[in-house]
Amino acid sequence: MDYNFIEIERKWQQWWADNKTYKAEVDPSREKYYVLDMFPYPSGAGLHVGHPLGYIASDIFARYKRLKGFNVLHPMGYDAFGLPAEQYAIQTGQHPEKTTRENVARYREQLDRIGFSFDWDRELRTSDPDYFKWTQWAFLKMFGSWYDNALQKARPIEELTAAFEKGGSAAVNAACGEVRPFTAGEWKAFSEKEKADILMQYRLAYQGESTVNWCPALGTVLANDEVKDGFSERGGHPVFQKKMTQWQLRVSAYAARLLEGLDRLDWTESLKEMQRNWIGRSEGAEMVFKVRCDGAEYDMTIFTTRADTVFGVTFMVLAPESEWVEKLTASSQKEAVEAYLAEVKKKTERERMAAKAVTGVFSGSYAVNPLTGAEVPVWIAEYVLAGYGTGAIMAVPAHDSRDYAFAKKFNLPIIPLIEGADVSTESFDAKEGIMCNSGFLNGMTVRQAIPAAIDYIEKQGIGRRKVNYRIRDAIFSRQRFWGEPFPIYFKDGIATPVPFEALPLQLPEIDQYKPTEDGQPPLARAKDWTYEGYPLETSTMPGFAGSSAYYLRYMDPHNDKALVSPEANQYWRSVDLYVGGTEHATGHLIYSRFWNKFLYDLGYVCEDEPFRKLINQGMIQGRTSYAYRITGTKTYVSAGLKGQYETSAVRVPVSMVRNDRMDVEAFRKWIPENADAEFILENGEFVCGWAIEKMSKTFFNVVNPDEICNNYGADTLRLYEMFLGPIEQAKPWSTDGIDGVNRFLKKFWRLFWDRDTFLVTDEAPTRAELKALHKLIGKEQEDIEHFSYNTTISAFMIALNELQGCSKRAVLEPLVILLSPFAPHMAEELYHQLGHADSVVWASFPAYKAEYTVDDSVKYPVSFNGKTRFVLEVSASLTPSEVEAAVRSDAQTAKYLAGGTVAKVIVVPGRIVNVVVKPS
RNA sequence: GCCCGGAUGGCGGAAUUGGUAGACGCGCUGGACUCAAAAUCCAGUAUCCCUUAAAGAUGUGCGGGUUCGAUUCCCGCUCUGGGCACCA
Repeated sequence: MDYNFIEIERKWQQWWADNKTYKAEVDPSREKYYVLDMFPYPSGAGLHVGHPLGYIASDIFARYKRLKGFNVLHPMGYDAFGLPAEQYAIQTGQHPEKTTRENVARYREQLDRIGFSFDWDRELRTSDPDYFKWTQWAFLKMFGSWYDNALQKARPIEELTAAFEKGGSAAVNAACGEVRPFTAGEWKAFSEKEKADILMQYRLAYQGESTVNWCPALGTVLANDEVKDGFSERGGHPVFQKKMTQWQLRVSAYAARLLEGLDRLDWTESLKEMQRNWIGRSEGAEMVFKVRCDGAEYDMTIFTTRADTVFGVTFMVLAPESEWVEKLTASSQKEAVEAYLAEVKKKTERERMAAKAVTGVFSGSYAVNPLTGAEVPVWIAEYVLAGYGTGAIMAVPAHDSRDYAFAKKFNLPIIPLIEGADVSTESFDAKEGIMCNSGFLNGMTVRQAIPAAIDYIEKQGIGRRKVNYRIRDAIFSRQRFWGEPFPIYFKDGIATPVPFEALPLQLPEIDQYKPTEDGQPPLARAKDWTYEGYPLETSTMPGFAGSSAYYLRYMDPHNDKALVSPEANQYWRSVDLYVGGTEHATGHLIYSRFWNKFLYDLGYVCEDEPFRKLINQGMIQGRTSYAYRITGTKTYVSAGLKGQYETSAVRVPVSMVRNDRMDVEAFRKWIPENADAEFILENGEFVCGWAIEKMSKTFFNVVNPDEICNNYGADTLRLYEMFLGPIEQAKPWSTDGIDGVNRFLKKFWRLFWDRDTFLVTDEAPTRAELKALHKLIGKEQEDIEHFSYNTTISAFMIALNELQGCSKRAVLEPLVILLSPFAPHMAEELYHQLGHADSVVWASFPAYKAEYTVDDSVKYPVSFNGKTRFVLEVSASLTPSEVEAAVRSDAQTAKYLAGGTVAKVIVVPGRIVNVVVKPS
């Protein structure tokens, strides 16, 4: 019988589906293990060879854990709401639901071919009403909650109103927006609308005005993590800053917990570091400066991490968007300020970042330094951000490079505060040195001066310690069609939740998917987008809404009473292993943690962190081929000759290129424009240049996994992708070497079959054969736990060489089980041929037993400090006492022990033994 | 600018965390089988000196250091990948 992978793979994929082999159920008698992949967005391009990398890695782990006796939950689904389907809908008029359904079908087909052990009964799609009902539910829960800073947890909004009735705004310490203090009596006297406006400032999901990233090309706002270098992540369109009223999630309330929780997670340091930077904790102080403008006086609060430098403040700066700008613009400067603000508004986010030019305008008002009493001017400048701290700063040009640049440009004084610091050409930013020119701080080091200054300020009642976080609240509305509708309607201008019983609130029918002519979101086109006669919210939720709690829904996907039942949640708890890319570090992985912590606060889930261990798979890049066109002509020149011409590079589909040689005829036929192209060849061939780029449809460098499945089989694809190198590493796709793993599988097969002869016997294995087997068992166990799959496969190849011609059942049966996580189809086939009727999934991972022989010799005898040290090579794990016995019984090694005692034995399992002998 | 990570043969990558560097695979060279090819199997394959071998020397980006012993630890560089970027 030959190894016919096409037949074998089809047969077992069908069998697994028919028997629901991978179905998982709550079973308190068994220990659970939850392995999750980041679910894909089903794009029109289908899967490419990069997608399965992480899926294969997690599948191997899931299968391994099953062999180890765990009850494994390993689900899959689709992140089905999103921009591409909507853009396609705008162009073609096709409903995004239809596009999505077709793409999902194709993804499923491709996934099925690779032999994943997903429990498809738990499949979910974020665009499915039965699913997004719970996204809407969670939103309403956030809308109905506030964050208690004292208890550090979310609480129902009813408890807040109760507190207001008793003690007014002073009764709570809450995470909130700008609120004017009020008494209990005032609260009771407020109108419904006034109360609603105040509560809105406290809700965890709230509607508020803020400066947002507005992308005119997409016609929507974007979250910070969806903007890269001033352009939208999807589509690369320019982004502007704009003040708008939007739904937001008060993620900032959880900043401290999001930061602190990282310490308990088994994630890579680099990923945790990214989140730490994103959360951006900084310790400092808030300080009040008196400011005067046109005779009026105000108290203005600023934030600084360098309270020690107050004596060097020579001016103050406001962000252009700051609320203080209006109050502090003196009538004399009104025109200049307005002109400046208009200038700033016109710039895109990109221009604002790129232009390193220092800009600003004097407001005409002055502030008083609370420590020196000196009057300093107040300026308005772009380099101060409205969203951080209080949107206003004290400027110390001597010790802050940005303030320094500003002072130089506008000729403002610079007062050095650190002994010996030369500030004639640049500022001295380092937090070191001895203070001077600083009154009571003189003589202290900077490290001493910072707390001393804050202590003093607190005592004087002009400021207080304060921890600031960089993380902003997440903008939660999108002016789009293809997303979850908000279950909110406006009753007399008051945002009111649609009752839970009315959920899911489904998307309405509309005739076109683009925004209305007057700039309203697409939902405004719907005929009757109302609830009980009142208008419904017309924006929809962003992409991350649906992916924030999907891992919880997998635990109990068909429950129509709750997101997840307490029983299912208590059992599956949280994700034990999560596999996905780093690109979600500051998006999905922050939002999910926030969402989960919120549900935890309200008692809906039992773990406060969703993903215990996380592995980042590296991207598989594509190798893009380039042809060089002579500028202004239709003549293309072979890569070796392009230096002789002025050329521009054109991407060529990989399918037309082999070994960097392009099929010229295929290129001519590819697009009509190329039909009359001319080519300058070298040695009769057209050679392409190449570059390693992201694998993408637009780069024509996509390699489809189906191709590999057809030519080599899914098992080879799985083995090969894992053999390429460490999972975390990014690597360009190439099929060099795929023959090697394919050969390995064929060899494996030949242990069982010689043409039509089944070779397996019941003969007892030799000691050497057992040794080879157990070496592999030990290695595989250890490597899989460390996600080092490439070395496991190497170990397999070594074992196979050592076991050549060994067709003994006692060896082959464990071998098949060991192979099953990697090459499940072949393993299943061979396992059944060995006489088993059930799936290899239900087998147990073979027990490891150290098999060793004392056939080893001394490697490095060295004398030093009167001691002898030597190293032995052994074949397997030995205990220190076994080593000593072995050493004594060996004629060669025994002589090193003569006249001494063994002081220390260091054993490295499997190979090296380090023995230290002390003379007695 | 700041914060992480990486650098090992012709290539992808090992080295069990201080113990024979280059496992395993690819590629290449030679051989067996074959009319031939494919497939399969066997041997060789870091560099230098050398006809070859033995033997030797060199060798993990560069320069120092610690150690009996360093790809591994420490100090100083170079290059490179990634993240953040006016965060006061």
